[in-house]
Amino acid sequence: MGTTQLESVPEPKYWHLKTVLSEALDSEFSVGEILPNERDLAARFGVARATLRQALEQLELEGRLQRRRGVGTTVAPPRMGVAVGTDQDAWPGAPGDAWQPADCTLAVPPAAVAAALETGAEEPVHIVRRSRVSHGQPVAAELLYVPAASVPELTAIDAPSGAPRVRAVLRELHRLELEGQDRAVELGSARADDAKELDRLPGAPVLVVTTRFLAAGRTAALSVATYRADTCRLTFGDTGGVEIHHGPERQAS
Amino acid sequence: MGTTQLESVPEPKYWHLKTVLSEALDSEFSVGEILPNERDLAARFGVARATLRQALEQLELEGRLQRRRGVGTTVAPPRMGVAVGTDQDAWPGAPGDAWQPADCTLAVPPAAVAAALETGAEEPVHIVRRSRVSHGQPVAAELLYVPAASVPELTAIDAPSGAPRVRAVLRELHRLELEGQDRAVELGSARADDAKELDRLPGAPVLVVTTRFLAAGRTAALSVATYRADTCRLTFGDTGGVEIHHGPERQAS
DNA sequence: GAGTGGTCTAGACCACCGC
DNA sequence: CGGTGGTCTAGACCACTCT
Repeated sequence: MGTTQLESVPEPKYWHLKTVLSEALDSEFSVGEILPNERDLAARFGVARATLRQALEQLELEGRLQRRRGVGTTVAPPRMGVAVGTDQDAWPGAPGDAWQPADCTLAVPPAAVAAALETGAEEPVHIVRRSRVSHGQPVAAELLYVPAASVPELTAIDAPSGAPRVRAVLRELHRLELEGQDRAVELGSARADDAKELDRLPGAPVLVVTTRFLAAGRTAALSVATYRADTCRLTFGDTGGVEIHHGPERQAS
Repeated sequence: MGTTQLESVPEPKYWHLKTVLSEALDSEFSVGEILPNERDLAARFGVARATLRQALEQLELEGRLQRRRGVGTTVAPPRMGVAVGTDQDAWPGAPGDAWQPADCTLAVPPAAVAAALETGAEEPVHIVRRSRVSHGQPVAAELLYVPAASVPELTAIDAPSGAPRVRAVLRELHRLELEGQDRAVELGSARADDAKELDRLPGAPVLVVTTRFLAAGRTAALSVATYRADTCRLTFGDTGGVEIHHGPERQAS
């Protein structure tokens, strides 16, 4: 990665810098390799550290880099494909899904969620927390809102707490027959609790997948799942999802 | 989910600022209203402009604000739902889809695209440009790669150029019977040309939807569509997509 | 303790928009 | 032209991780 001239600016410095770095990543670095630190890089390119950081932020957003405080900046592997809306991620509680139960509480949901569930604004619902791991890394955190009406057999004292209680709720929920589902994907930023679970800093970019499960003519449950946008490529549909990446990426020894 | 709590660890200023601003947007501003300029806002909150901007950037990423150089910062309307993978966005060229033809060239695609298409690395393909408009705003720009093998009847001199040529390619393509499709969604940043088409600055966050169309046992076409991440919520599935937003948003007169 | 990325400051100039 | 957001600088200190 030789020192390069950035001259006579038709385009912003950080943009040009990003291009130069991107090409250097393809040709001179291996996956997992550690880059020089930000102060050195900035000096090498003759820019202020803030400008260099702007370029690094973009590359991290695109999944090319991974930065960790106290450690350094490393070359990220290609994004992993994560299946959404297939066997691994269908009617919650189905056997063989990719989600791990965390805990479950009974509380009043945010107003917008209550509206989507068609429950009363002050009516408490079961709030299930689950997490999803893929290739040994946490990729998503989920809040699953289940109205009491969807699990009528469940009494408050039925299950203790934590994972067993999650399983009890899902077991009851799964007695309903799934009739259909709506799904939406949008960009968001990680709340503090999700960030912690995803091993990222608060505000990190996430893909928010909102799914409404329909059964018995009603909204039986609502899932709000936040996926790490830097490491995940969400795949839909029949067979597995397309993989498009940039250039020759090598593996670190 | 109220988090008004004493902190054992200090919260970054920009994060706190974002929360304050977010609440102010819900309670004191209407959609379309113009915020005070960045210098005034920074002074009002007693922070440097760069810090204030960090908070605004997050809010823009979440679709709460819209900023335009030379104009100002305005309160954004709720994200619009954009259907993906339904009648409006299925087999390209199907009647009644939501895409408008732009132009078409014959060129060698990027190596990664050639690999997905299973064509030779140096083999030129038809590259169709289309754009998608919703609610009067441009929401997506697409590059559709069509191998020559998928449109065998098309000769080079068949159609002149521009939109008519796009239609000719799609008409030929549509003679194949669609057998299935793979789809993937990931976060990206807008390239210079896409940014221009989407009326954003280069590097703006986008949702990249990659779709592989399967017909005759092959990959008949590959679509790479970049959607504005700030204004769009991609909806999938049966009926229309869930709408979850933050709080009481009012309409500007 | 040394070294990393994360936050923050107080300035400056530039590119764009509307009047 | 004046006002807006966008870029850039050269510092400083903090939070974290590793050794």
